[in-house]
Amino acid sequence: MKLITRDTDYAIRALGYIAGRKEKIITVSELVRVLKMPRPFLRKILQILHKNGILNSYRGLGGGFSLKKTPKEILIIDLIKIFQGPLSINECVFRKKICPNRKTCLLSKKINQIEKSVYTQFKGMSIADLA
Amino acid sequence: MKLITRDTDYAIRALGYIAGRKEKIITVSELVRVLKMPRPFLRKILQILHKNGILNSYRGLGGGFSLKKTPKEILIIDLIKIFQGPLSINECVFRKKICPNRKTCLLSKKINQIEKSVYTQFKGMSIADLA
DNA sequence: ACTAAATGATACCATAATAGTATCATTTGT
DNA sequence: ACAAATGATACTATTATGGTATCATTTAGT
Repeated sequence: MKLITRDTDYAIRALGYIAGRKEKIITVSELVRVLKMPRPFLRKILQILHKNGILNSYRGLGGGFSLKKTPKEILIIDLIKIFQGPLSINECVFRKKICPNRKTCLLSKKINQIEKSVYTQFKGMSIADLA
Repeated sequence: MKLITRDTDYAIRALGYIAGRKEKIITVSELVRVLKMPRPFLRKILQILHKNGILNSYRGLGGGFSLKKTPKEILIIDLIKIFQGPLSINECVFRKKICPNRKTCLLSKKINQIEKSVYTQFKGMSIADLA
């Protein structure tokens, strides 16, 4: 069971690096050189971050990416949502038609609490916590 | 992101049902009838629970499965471990050779805390909580 | 205008995990 | 002997993960 997948992890580290650089615009080449990530995969990740309003992008020579928000505003939970979808245990536990008995719902209530606690904790973490 | 997979979920519900029945030995047929799970899949799950010391099994006519431990002793965290392996975030965050900078390790420390809290909470839940 | 350096868009691919199915062997009560 | 049960094991289909590959477009500098 893992809470964070590779793409989320790469995103966190790339954003952390960009946040720590004085220069505003960082190229994929620099990120690949420093962070040793596979270039096409990282490019895809950065494009997704751009589409989701986390990064600005600048095309052409001298282009690259810059943060669109302050590091403090970029929450880990948002990155998890972008790359891994919303938090959710197992829908089967919740769908009442399939699982109608009260006893199991008691369980689902508890699991729900755990989910919320994970959510809250990830919400309290941002890219700024890396600096 | 999901914390519990289908097999773990089925296991929890099957064990919950067995725990709630007066009769000690329950057949797969009864579980399939009541819980509406795919028979061969459930059979595989119960066999795994047997191999892992959660269930007794009785072969032949009149056979079936019974709990080997009290409901209180069967922890959700153990079932998660059996079907989903040990809890672990993303090894990449932890492998220091690949990710050597201190900043990211600060993040991993925080994520580690979240992992532990999930672990602790699941540890506090057992099959008895369904009864 | 040309070129090199950058991202945008999109399609493709390989591997592993998930969620099962299928079959035959073995045991056991009647 | 037979039917009802699990044991063992191999197979399969679908989805998620972790990428690769290609071509189009933009832009700075010459």
